[in-house]
Amino acid sequence: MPTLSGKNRAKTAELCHALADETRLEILDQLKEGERCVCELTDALQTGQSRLSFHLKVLKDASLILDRPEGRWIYYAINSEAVEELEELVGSLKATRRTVRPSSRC
Amino acid sequence: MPTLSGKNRAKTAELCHALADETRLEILDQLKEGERCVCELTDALQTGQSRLSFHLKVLKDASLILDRPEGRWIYYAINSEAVEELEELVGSLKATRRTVRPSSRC
DNA sequence: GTGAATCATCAAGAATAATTGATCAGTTAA
DNA sequence: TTAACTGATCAATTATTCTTGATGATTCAC
Repeated sequence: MPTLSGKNRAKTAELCHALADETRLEILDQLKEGERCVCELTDALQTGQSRLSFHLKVLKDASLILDRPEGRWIYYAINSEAVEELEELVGSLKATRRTVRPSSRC
Repeated sequence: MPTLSGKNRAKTAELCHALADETRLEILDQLKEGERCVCELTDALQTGQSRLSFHLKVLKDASLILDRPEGRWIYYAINSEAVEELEELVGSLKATRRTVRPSSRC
């Protein structure tokens, strides 16, 4: 059971921050169907290109998506490994003991 | 396989936002050991009371923690149900198909 | 009651993040 | 080579979040 300290904590915070935005979640929802280039996403989400680019960067910096340049396009895809990593980190937050009284008192 | 649309999207964003902060992750890490009152957390995290209270409120609003007033203390504890819910929501982001080409072109 | 302790809330300021429009770089078609 | 297209990046503005110190409400010991 990994404790959420140090590096894991920073990693979890970064991954969660990337998911803490509805636009980015919508992007990921699109990418669930398969990879997409930016202009496809612009169409799908009905939003401006630079705004989309900003959010893609946040997701990419968190390693939640991967990019694959092809000619004039750049295809983005979900990085399932990162999603699984976050799934585990979140899972590690579940309480280990239920009704233990704390050791130190106020 | 729940799609991350509408209400789920807002819920996921809220839960993730609550976890997108190292202080709040540290709080949860403490609560993993069992419930704690605010002054115990203040000691453990070595930080100001109002700052802690702020972060506890964020976690509580996201329903990630539960509070149990007892006399002059308020004990906080992890809400494992909410953690599990988020775990599932995050899991639902994993790509369903791997190498499908998108239907629409630019 | 009075006073101390616990914790929430408020207001003001500081720090981060998001949006917008513009510009820039690379690629391809004519 | 020029022009159009895709997408990143920048600067400026706006919006949101976080921190801090002060104040308030409630509980308990005296």
